[in-house]
Amino acid sequence: MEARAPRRANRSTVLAHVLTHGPVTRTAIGQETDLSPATVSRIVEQLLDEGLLIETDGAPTSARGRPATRVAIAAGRGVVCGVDVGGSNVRIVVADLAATPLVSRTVPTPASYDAPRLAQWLADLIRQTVGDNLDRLDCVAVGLPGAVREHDRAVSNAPNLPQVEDPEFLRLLEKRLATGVEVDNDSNYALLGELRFGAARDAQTAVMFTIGAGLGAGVAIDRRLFRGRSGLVGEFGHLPAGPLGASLEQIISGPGILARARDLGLPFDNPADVFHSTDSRLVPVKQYVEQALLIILTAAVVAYEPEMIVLGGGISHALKPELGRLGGRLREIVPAAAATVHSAELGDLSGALGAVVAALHRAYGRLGLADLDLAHVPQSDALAGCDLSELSSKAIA
Amino acid sequence: MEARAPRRANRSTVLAHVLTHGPVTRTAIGQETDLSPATVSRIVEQLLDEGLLIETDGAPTSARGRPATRVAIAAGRGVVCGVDVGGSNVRIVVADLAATPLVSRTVPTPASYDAPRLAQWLADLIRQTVGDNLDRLDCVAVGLPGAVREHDRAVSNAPNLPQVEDPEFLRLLEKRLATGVEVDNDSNYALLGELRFGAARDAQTAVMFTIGAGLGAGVAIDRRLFRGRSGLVGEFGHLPAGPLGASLEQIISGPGILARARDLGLPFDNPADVFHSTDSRLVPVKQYVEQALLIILTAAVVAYEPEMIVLGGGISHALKPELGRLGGRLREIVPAAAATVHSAELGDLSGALGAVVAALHRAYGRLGLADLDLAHVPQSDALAGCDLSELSSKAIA
DNA sequence: CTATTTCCGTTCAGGCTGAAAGTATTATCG
DNA sequence: CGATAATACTTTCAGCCTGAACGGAAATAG
Repeated sequence: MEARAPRRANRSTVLAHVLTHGPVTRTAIGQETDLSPATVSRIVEQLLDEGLLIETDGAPTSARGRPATRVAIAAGRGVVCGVDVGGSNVRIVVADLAATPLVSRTVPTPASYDAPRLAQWLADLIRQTVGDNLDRLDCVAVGLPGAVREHDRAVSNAPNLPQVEDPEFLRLLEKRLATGVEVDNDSNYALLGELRFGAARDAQTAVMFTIGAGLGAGVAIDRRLFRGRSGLVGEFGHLPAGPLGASLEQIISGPGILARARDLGLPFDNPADVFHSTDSRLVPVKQYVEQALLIILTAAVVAYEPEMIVLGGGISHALKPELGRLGGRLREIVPAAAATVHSAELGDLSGALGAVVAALHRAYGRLGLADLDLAHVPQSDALAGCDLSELSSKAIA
Repeated sequence: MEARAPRRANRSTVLAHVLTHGPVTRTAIGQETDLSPATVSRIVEQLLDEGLLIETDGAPTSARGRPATRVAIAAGRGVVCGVDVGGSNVRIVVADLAATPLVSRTVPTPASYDAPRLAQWLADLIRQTVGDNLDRLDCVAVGLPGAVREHDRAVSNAPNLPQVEDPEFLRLLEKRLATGVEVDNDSNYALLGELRFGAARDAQTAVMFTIGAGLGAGVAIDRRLFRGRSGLVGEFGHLPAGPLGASLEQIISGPGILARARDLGLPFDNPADVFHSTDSRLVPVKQYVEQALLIILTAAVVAYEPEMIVLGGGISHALKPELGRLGGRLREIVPAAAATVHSAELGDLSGALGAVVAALHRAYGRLGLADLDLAHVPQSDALAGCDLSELSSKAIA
């Protein structure tokens, strides 16, 4: 350990505290981080000099005495962009360094494009959405509907948008954006979004399943994404636990549900309709799906003992009425570790907002924040003033 | 961060390096830890003064120049004791601070004793086994055949030795031993043993299943035990993936296998015999067990993406011939994340040796080692000179 | 207007580190 | 056998960093 290490560590602590607690006085920082006022003052002064923090003078003068001046992150100093590339829609959220959303946008995915064209299209869309802020763009994070391997970012297992498996896609995207691009599985980002701003904001350990065209999963242990080497972690849809060793994903995902209904002579277009229908012939289908889901939820509980399991994706809405019962059956099987089963609070935006979080983490890292201090930033109420539905709807181009 | 923090951190680094690399010169420590020679010298001097390290003068004089003096942990300064309490046998290993086994002993478990009597019996057995070293006893770690909750060490789910669920058991044990006692699930300790000294010594992330009277599991992520809150983690035997929602543990554990063979009119006493038998009528039983095991292995791969899955426990010997084929089927299901499936190298002693590791960690922690530095200590070849089978057999009282 | 309270900057002693210079101990060479 | 080179460690020293204590600034209370 070199001599400058303590300074770096304390700097990271102070910065993290400002990022998680919003505008805050120097004194408060000192008290809540166990740093001496002198140290806090020195570090804050340095951060102010660097332009990373700004003094916000709107301090509510509480008691008598010299009024405290609060400092906050210089939010406008940079912007980040979170992108959720799905099989049917691309969602983009641009936010400032305080995680406040500036622009949001939803566009249908041009699924027919080949890899280079898709990359170019996406890059242009991002540049256009970022608009005037382009010169302040710190980082872009893109969630893809496939597994992303850690060491080389190779994408695999993306049946719904196979183009993105082509390494050219990422290469071209980065080249055309001229910015570092963070990439991860869309379910991981969705979990990251829910973990900071949504249903899992109070959970230390949480699991998210996105049930749609496929079955995606994300896992967070101690508020940190657990990725594994190949990005497979949590994808219990691969379990050969169905009849004849069939995988659970075949049972539980959209196409599987539709196929099973069709077998009964009931053709549906939308898997959610299967659940909304009251046709009694569908009861075994629903039970079948529910049993598969129960195995998956049990696997998640046994694997990680999460406090919270979040369900997202198109089909999760249809499952909402069943959640209470599912939770009950889960508690019967594993009474020792009760996990709350909840649907995604951020709805369709969890992926894009999670990507924003990932991009912010990268940006914060460059500002000197240690990885260990990232677990709770940005502050969980950064979205408090935003109307999510408005953010989601106004944005459709 | 206070002013003395760097010193503590560097001290921990140096101590950890000596513990993982054995006798080593000051210069080597400096090079391999990126500390300056001056700092290493100062810290080593302090550790020598404290008696934690000793100079071992048997330095192999390699080149010309002043010969290096190597330092090593003062192994005889204390001893630790690892205990594996199983349903049928209690195994005890006493080791010094360098993890060299001193005494080992195996005794049948007096399963009929009630909690207080068992505690007293075990305490006396430990004291007797430690013998003359009692005054130097630093820590005792006891592995129990049940789930151990983190925050209050409550034991549950111990059908094979229900007495240990009684809080009195631990209380009396600690009282009579007059030492801090570490407690954990026996499978967790077995994994810890294999992780340091056995099949998983090179793995960062590993899972261990002990297949015997029940199905136990341990999980290590980044060479660190992952316990979860209630000690349930990894127990995929709870998955309701069997027919009619039966749990997999019922299928795969000893009693389940025997029951199934009996259904066919083939009464066995020992589940392992079922696998060794060539009776063709048993083929479906074997297939059934194998399918259940495959689901469990898949769950482990999907949950943690381990490099290594270790199988231990009484029945795992019988499964050895199947391991190759199981590994192959596993790779078919999850080709992206290949995990090696291997049987326990430490055999029946993995639990007790893992308990030794846990006890050492506690002891090392008291010597000033930071948790983060514990991931690779003690050195993995501490057992290199020991004949395991001798250790195991000579010890039966 | 003065006393008090609170916030914040400054000064200072002390711990700690790494670079560099110094000392110790051996092998090799003439 | 002495000089020299090589290697290992120790000592010295400048500098970074922290926390404690002090002092100035800005507001309220009376």
